[in-house]
Amino acid sequence: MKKNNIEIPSCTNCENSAGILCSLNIKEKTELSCGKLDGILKKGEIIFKEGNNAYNLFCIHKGKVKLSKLGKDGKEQIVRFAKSGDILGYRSLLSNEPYHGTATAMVECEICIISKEVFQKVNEDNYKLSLNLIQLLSKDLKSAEQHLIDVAQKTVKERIAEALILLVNSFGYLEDKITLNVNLTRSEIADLAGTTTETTIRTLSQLSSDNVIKLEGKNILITNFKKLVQSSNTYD
Amino acid sequence: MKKNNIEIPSCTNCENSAGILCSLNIKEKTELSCGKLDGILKKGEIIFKEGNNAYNLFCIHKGKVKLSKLGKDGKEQIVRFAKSGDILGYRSLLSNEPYHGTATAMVECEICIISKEVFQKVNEDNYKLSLNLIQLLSKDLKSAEQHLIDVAQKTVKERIAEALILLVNSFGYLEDKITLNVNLTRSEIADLAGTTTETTIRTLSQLSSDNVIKLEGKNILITNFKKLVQSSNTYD
DNA sequence: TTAATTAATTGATTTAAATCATATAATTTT
DNA sequence: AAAATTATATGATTTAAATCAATTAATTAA
Repeated sequence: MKKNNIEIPSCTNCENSAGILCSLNIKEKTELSCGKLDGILKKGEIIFKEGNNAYNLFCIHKGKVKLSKLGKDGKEQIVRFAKSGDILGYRSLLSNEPYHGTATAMVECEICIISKEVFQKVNEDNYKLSLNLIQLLSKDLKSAEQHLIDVAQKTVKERIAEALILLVNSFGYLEDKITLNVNLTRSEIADLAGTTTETTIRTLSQLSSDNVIKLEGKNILITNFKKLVQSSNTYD
Repeated sequence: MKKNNIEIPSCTNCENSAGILCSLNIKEKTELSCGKLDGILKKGEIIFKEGNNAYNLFCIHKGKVKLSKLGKDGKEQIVRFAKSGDILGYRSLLSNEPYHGTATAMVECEICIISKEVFQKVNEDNYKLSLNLIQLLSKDLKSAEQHLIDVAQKTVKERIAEALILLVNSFGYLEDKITLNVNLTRSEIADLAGTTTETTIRTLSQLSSDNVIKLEGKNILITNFKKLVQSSNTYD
């Protein structure tokens, strides 16, 4: 990761407010900030790789990240997304395991790097943080299980619709309240929905002719969210 | 759940040794045991149901349990198994959420029921336990993600092979070191592998003619584990 | 012990989606 | 600006697995 001379504030002054580390008090934030490194990554650069030893916690100060795992003959499966305020790598740090997946910057990202030791220390002294981490894991596990069922039981159209909903939930819209605030390639959407690029393209244009979405070059506009939810056959 | 007058010992004298609660000290185990209820369940009985409010932690003193979730039009997806010494329901308790799945006794089970309050108290006072829970969740999340990739990318044969491996890892063999120590119906194996009953039957007999397994009525004998792993196309 | 239910099996048919094959459009790189 | 690379698009074909259909075997209940 390139170490640019960017100006990311200390955790005590971080403008992100929704992240899991934001609940820490000033003393703990100061502790966490101590020795932290900042980095800037270009689109496509890798924060950590599946299987590598885990020495750091990464906190996304600004940006969008995809987490993926490699499957059969190298086919990528996107398992989750992360955005500003989210942390990455904590599972591996707390379980003393290699990173479970590969984290890739989807846009230019500003990342804070916190050492394993500092993170463990703060976590050890703060039951609230442990509980938050348990809840975060619990949430991730829940969606992984849901995703599993979806892939196992739903049609491609339903899964693509669901993938779009996940993107809305993860990254929201542009100012127009209708254009997805993230750009994935067709192939990445396929990797998320567990299908092929060609099928994704066909399915997206089908959703487009059904007036559920609108395709404008790289952008996907969600013109009828309700219909999108219906198309995904989701009931919770 | 029926409350039989069975004789499950206090946590301090529990003969299970591998469970996550076993690392607690005597004081904590006493605390945990305080007010705990014991129950015995017949095969097929439900410990808790997906969506129900979570008031208790369940510890399997003896038995085998499947955790499943409902998918499209009620189709069951088995997400995990639990056996003697394993705990169930902690995720929901710590996140204040309804149970994420349904836990069903696969054989007659002896279960200890610990109240949410007692469990939370013990957890709050014991960083080690929290950390163990984080690691447990982390492990479950890892396998859920792997399972997701498998279902998305592997063939039915590979998935069935993998399902059998999971059964071996979860429940082991009978004394003969070759017969699977658990009996699922073909339809349950299908629910685990994410396929249909018919395809499961066909695939099992295929594995049988390949001399990977042997089918003896309800029993499945793993005659060539190495070949089974190969059939599953797993590489880790 | 027979009847009824549930589970396992096997065959025939259909179908959703993958694969293969090109073509065109859009980025990047030179 | 041209060349090269990468992404998108569409059509034709194949295929793995689901579905449909019917039979047999094994449990469970009456």
